[in-house]
Amino acid sequence: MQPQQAATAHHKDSRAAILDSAEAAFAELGYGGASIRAIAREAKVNQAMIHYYYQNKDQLFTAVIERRAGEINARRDAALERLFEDGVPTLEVLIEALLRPTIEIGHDDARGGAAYARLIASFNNAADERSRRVTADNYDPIARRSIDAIRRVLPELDHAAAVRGYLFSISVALSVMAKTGRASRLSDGLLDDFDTDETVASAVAFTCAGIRALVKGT
Amino acid sequence: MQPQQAATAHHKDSRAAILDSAEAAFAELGYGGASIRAIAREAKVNQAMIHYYYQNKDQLFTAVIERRAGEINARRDAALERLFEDGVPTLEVLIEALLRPTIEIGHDDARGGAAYARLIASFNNAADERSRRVTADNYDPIARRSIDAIRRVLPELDHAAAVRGYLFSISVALSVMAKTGRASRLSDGLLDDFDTDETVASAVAFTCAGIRALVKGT
DNA sequence: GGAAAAATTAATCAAACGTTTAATTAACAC
DNA sequence: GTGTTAATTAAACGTTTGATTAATTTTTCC
Repeated sequence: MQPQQAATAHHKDSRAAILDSAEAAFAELGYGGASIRAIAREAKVNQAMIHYYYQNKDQLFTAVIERRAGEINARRDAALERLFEDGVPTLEVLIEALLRPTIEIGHDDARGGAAYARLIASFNNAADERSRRVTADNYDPIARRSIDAIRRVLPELDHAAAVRGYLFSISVALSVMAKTGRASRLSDGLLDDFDTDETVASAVAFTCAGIRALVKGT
Repeated sequence: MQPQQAATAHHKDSRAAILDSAEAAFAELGYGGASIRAIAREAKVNQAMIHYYYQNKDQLFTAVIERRAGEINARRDAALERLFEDGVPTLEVLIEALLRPTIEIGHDDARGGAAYARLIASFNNAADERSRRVTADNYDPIARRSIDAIRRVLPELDHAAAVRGYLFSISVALSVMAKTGRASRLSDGLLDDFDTDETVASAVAFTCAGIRALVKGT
C-alpha cells in the first residue's frame, strides 16, 4: 500500500533524502548513468526504499523534476500576477521576473539547487522521450502564460516571434544556471559563475534587447 | 551466406557506420543510456568491432564528437579569415558566420546532422567530466578566436562582456538545433523547427541585439 | 599463390543493473 | 498490551552491461 507521511523525528525524511541524492546523481551522470544503487547509498537508505516510494527509476526521475518545477512555477505565477496588478510593466521588469526564480534556484547551493540547475539545463534541449515529457508536463503551461505576458508588454511582437523570444531567453538563462565553469575559463577568471546579480543583469539585458529585435520590420 | 557481391561496398567503412550509429544513440539516450550492443546492432557490425576500432565507450564518444567538431571548426575558421580579409565586418555578418555552420549541421538530416545537433546541445550545458572535457578540447579554441573577433567588431565591449555575449549566442543557436518540437508546440504550429533560414535569421537578430546591449553604459 | 596484416566473428567474462521478494523492525490507534 | 500498518532490511532475481578472448575470414602486397 502507499506509505503515509511519517517523517519521524528520529530519521530525517527518507523520501527527501532520496530525491536530493537522485537529483545530484541525475545531474552529474545523466539518467542512464545514474544508478539506483549509488543513489540509495548516497541517500543512506536501503536500495529497496527507492522502489517502495517511487516504484521505478522513471517515476523517481519525474518526482525529482516535479519537486523543483512546482516551486519555480509558483514563484513565476506569483510574479506575473503581481506585475500586472497595476498596469503593464516594462519588458525588463517582466523578463527579470521570469528568469530570476530559475536562475536563483540554480545558485542556491545550500538547498542543492545547483544540481537541479544542471539537470534542467541538460534535459531542456534533450530529445529523448522522457525529457520531452517532463518538459511538456512541467514547463509548457507556465511557458504559455509567460509568452502571453510578453505579448501584452510588447504588442507589436507577433505570436511566433514571442515564442522564439521566450525560448531564446530560457535558453540563455539555463546556460548561466549550468555553471560548467566555462565562462570563467574563457574569460581567464574575469567572469564568475557564482555572481548571481551580475549574471541575472547580463541575461536580462541580453534577452530584452534580443526580444525587441524580433519585432517585425526592425 | 548471403551473396557477397555488394559486401565490400556494404561494410567498406565500418568505422563510419559505427560513428553514425553511436551518434544517434548518444543523442537519443545519453551516454549512459546508449549501449555498445545496440550501437553495434544498428550499425550492422559485430559488437567487438567497436572495441577493435575505438578501444572503449569513452573513446567512441570522443570520436563521435571530434568528427563533427572538426568540420564545424574548419568552416568557422574559414569564415573568420574571409570576413576580416578586407576590413572589419558588421556584427550581424560575423555572428551569422559563427552560428550558421553550427545550425546548418543540425539541419542536415541527410548526413545525420540532426542527431549530432541534439547531442551537442545536450552536452554543452552538461556538468559531467566527460562533457566538460570534450567541450574544452573541441570548442574552447574556436570560442576564443570567435570572442576575439567579436571584440574587433565591437571594441566598446569589454572582454568579460564579449565572453558572455558569445556564450549566450551559442546557447541560443544550440537551442534551435535541438529541434525538440517545443517551438512548434508552443506556437500551435506557427513555428517550424526545420525552416533553417528563418531560424538562422531569428537567432542572428536576437543575439546581435543582445550583444550590443552588453556594452557598458547603455 | 602464399605469407602477413587487417577485419570480422561467436563465445564468454565478471560486474553492474533495475527490480522483486520475504522477513523484520518501528510507529501508531485503541 | 494487542493488532495493524508503515518503514526498513538483506538477499536474491534475471538481464544487461562493457570488455576480452581466441579463432576465422577477408584483404593486401610481393
